[in-house]
Amino acid sequence: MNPTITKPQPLPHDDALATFAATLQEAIGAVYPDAPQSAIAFEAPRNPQFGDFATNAAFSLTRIAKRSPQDIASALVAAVLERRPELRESFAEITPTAGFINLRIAPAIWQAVTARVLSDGAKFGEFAARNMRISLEFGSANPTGPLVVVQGRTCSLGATLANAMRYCGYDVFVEWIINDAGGQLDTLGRSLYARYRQIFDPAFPMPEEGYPGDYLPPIAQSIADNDADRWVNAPEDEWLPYFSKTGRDTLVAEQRETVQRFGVGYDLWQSEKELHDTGKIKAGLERLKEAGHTYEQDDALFFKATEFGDDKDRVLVRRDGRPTYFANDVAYHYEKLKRADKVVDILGPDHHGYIGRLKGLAEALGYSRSHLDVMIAQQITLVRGNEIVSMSKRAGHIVTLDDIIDEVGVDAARFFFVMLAPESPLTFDLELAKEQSNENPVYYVQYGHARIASVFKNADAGDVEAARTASLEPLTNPAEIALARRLAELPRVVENVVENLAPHRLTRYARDIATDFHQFYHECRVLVDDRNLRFARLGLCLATQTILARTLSLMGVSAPESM
RNA sequence: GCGCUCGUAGCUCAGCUGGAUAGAGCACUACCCUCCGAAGGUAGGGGUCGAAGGUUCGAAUCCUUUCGAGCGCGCCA
Repeated sequence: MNPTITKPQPLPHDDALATFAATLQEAIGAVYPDAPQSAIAFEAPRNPQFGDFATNAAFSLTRIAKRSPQDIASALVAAVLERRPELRESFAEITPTAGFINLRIAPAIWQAVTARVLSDGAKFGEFAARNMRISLEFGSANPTGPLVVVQGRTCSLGATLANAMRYCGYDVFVEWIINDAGGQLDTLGRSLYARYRQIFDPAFPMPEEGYPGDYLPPIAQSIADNDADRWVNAPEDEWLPYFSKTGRDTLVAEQRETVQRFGVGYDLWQSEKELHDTGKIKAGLERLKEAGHTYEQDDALFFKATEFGDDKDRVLVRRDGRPTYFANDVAYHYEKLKRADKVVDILGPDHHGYIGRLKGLAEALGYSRSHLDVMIAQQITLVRGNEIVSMSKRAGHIVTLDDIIDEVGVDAARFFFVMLAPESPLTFDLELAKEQSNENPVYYVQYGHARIASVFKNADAGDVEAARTASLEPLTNPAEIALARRLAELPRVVENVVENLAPHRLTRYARDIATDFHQFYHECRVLVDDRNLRFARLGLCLATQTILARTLSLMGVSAPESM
């Protein structure tokens, strides 16, 4: 994703930083008139002793100022405070250290952010609509079998990303492409037909390269239940279309069920065959032809992919007139590029070599390369403890996404599949995923949420209600401030997830919230006698619960009241 | 051979587009429940960020080279 200029609703600490940045700009202009104007950037220091935010503005002035960064930083801090002494109210510390200017936000500001969480609820931090349409495609599979583990990962990543994009104000359109246009539909039809014939004659052979999985016999059986033996003696040109279509329709329906069960929603299930039937494939090819990016050779139509960085030209239409898989992609991406400001594909590990070709394609179709982003989800190794779970398709014992959900549940599966950076290969430990212990990160996070709910059960109902609007001024303990500060990060974290196509950062954030909460819980008793303090802490708990639940909901993971 | 991705603690991995003493979980060691859920918290040991150069105030991060691992390179989909 390209960084975009839209900002979330500014929060109190954003305002404080903006004021500081503006004042710092003025100070730089006054002290070093020759300095080039450049934006003041803040980052969170790794080490909390340096404060909440730091800017390295002094470093870029060393050349002009001909002084050490530390001297420059000191001079700038003095100048800033002279211009706007009231900044001391927003910042507990403004300290030049080793050339950095370190800032610590005042507790009152964090209290104000927490109050905002309480008033905004689940909508906290959401960006205003930015009138930008994103087409997001993921999961897409051949309609020739059940969804498998890799779709679990692409769907988890994709759905999380879609949620994050919506949070950031994008108009997201989620699509699935059904690969029902190629020769695999014939194979499916023949395999299903063989299963059907086997009902009447167990010795009937499966076709070479057929699909051996145990998901076809039930479909064959239902055909036999409806039609009895009417297809046994039918000619191939009658039974093949019927068995292909029936298999395809049934399997797509099952895939949709699985995806829905997994908590992933789609706006469009696009049939590739339909793109053919409605002339879209042709339109895409025409576009490339008109732009002069094709040529004919050996009676086949080629795309000049080498002109766009690919290592060889690619066939679009075969000698026999049938379009290739890539031609379908040309058409479909042309469609998507036309109707979206941004197109993002999440593909499986076997599509590595494809990414450059697709970007080149976008360019050839008259769009910029950055109009299209491709995210590759690396492969998954299924493991049960120390034992590798075989997923050999050839041997017929495939592990389906439904199997995984049955075994570990939706929450653990969704969390584990997004936990790692997409480009990192994932080892999915089924035993760990269903283990209800401290080794399991899902439970650690959910436990935090349940623990808060438990505090509320022990509190007077009236207190919890009153806490929604109570003064948060009593929150001054470092653990309380650290937690409040963490809650304030949500908008930035989600924005970062979208801009870097990095959904896994959400899981880390969820763990960070849980950690900060557990520390707070250990440090500060919530239900104390002091009424004001009790209300304030209940308010902090409410805010934490809100942010934790929201973060989990972005990932499609539930936030249980008890467990 | 060409291309993509990855090499960070014993293991599994983060590292926010170049920042300060490289982090987390697990495992290991030692602690913490008369009190809101111990599915929790605290402390400790453990690293030449695969290697070598380069860019600059500053590199795990960017560039080049190199070693190692995985994957992809059909008129299959």
